[in-house]
Amino acid sequence: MIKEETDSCVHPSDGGVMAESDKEVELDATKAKVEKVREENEKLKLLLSTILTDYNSLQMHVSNVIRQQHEASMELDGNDDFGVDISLRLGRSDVNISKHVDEIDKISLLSKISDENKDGSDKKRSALGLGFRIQSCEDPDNDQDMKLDYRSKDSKNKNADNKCASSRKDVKTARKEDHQEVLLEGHDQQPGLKKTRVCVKAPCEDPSINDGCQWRKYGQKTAKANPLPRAYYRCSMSSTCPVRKQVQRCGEDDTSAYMTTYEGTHDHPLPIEATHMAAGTSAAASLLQSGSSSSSSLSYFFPFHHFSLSTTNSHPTVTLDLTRPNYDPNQLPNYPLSSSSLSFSSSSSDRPSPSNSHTLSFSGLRSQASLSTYSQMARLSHQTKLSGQQ
DNA sequence: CGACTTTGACCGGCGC
DNA sequence: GCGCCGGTCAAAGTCG
Repeated sequence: MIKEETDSCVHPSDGGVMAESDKEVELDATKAKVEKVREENEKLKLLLSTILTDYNSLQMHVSNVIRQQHEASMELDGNDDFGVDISLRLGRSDVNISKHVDEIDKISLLSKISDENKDGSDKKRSALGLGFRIQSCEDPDNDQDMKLDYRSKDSKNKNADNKCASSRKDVKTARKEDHQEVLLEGHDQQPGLKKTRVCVKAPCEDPSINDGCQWRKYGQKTAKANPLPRAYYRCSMSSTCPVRKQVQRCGEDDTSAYMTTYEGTHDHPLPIEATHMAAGTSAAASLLQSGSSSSSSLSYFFPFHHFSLSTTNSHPTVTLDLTRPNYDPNQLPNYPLSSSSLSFSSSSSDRPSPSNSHTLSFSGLRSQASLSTYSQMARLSHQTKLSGQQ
């Protein structure tokens, strides 16, 4: 756009007759325009950052509402089909831009409401993690107690580890007991079932999608069922965090999808860019815990993607397939949500991913946004650009 | 030098 | 009881 304007100012036929002062004036004008565009870009960045914050606040709120609805329905008649009302309102498999903008407006309104209880919401946000922590988030005091309780147990086990450091077997036993205590502590864990797992299948070139957390690799194995190696990571944001994830390539070529399996609950505050995935996976885990066959509430957290619920090998598992966008491309003709529009990078080293034709101008947010949030921001940004051109 | 990755060994669960 | 297999550990190596 600016380039065209600049080109239009050049008059080769003049043969360099144009006065030097005129050129300087036009150069200054162009610089001013560039500066103006830059300022607008900054404003857009700020706006998107605010929307992202509001969006995450709403997710916390919705998660709590879903759970409270479920508890209420269980108390009333034991009906297990929870969250139907909410998911009918919030779940979307077909995307319409105008509806989406309306939704964002609602999000802003609701986030203002949630800001009125900011003390509580901050605690809720900081306590959210993968798995079932959301179950304990309703009462901040309880949550606080549980966290303290967990840490005290952990420190006890650390002492036990120190005492028994001479025996590796004893250390392992102590860790196993700790694991079992955590399972028992989670009263919602069904007997006979292992921890809920959340699988995310994502198309990317790097096995570590930027999910907002820091991970440390502690092992790699080649499973018999799949000749491709499976890598094991644990959360390194807290030395006591029990969350682990497995990453395995789905295809032979390097550019194929990766399957990431999350297991466990973070025992520390998460960065804001990690809360969206955490909220979605928490909702998924809650669905599995409830035994509900309705997965429509998940479409709120992952509105553009396929997901499925299953129980394999005693592990209740939610599989989110980011390789299969769940939307009607005809409704979004100018901004396809393909893998090329998503940003993936190593969470440990934050290596930049290769740029592509769909790269947006707010790179600072781009590198931090979680998958679905990013795709929604992309839509908003595109619409903003379109309206700006008109 | 600390943080992280690699990799062979080890352990426990599970099926036969 | 035995062997297979997935998951974890920890020493050694690598990197910034």
